[in-house]
Amino acid sequence: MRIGELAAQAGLTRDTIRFYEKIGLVTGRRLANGYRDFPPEAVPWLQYVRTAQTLGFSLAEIAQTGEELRNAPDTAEALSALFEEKIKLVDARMTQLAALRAELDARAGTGCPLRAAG
Amino acid sequence: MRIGELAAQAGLTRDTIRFYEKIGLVTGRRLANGYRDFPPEAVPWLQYVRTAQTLGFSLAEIAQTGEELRNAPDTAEALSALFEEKIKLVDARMTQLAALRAELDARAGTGCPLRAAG
DNA sequence: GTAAACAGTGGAGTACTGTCCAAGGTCAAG
DNA sequence: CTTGACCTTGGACAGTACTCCACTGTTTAC
Repeated sequence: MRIGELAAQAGLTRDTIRFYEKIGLVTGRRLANGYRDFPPEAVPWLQYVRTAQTLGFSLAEIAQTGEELRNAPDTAEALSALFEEKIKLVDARMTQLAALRAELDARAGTGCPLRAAG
Repeated sequence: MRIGELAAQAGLTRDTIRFYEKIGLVTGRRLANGYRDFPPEAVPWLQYVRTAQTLGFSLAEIAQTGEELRNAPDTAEALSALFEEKIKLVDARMTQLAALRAELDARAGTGCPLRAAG
């Protein structure tokens, strides 16, 4: 798949994908004419990138996950361990969110401002 | 409270607080000598800022919340409505996180990689 | 009265995450 | 064989969120 099609399917611009390639977030081979050629799996990967990114993970962190996935010994256990680790991060973030929500909720009930905000 | 004490209590640097003041994220009056003077409420407010920020809200968004809080008619209902709105945002984010978690969880069980990541 | 610790300003610099542009190469259609 | 859509590179620019610096003024402690 060439860069334009990948961009369309992933909902990104070509420039963004070139930028992602530069920082190692996606990789692809080159055709004889110099054009980039991406595997179809790049589409769900970039969608995952988008999701993880909006949830507060930096591109560097996400790229590292990709790295680890590529380098992991190809056993189910190794991959599972990697995912468990990410799940812990997600759980921690959810806990934080729950705390914020509780704080907001308490104040919504009382009408108490965030102590004269700003 | 002067800037150094606020910085210490909020866990920020003086430069960061000056930057926050510049963008309207905190406000304070000035003493006769030109020093900034912050109210004690600035401490929990900055802690809230930190929390909201790690959850993916930009400083501009957070500053706007502060603005709205200051400008809201001083009724419990107005404040509650504002908090309810924030709670909806938080809930949406938690839903996304749960989806990501489920995806990771499913793959952790099968050992299936994120489709040849990177 | 002097040194240290604190405060002020303005401006430069950094890291991250893109976004845009110019100049040019490739390819398919008419 | 030209036109248009696609691709390449390199580099400039932008917005966010700081961070550091030099230089200067103020307050506190000895």
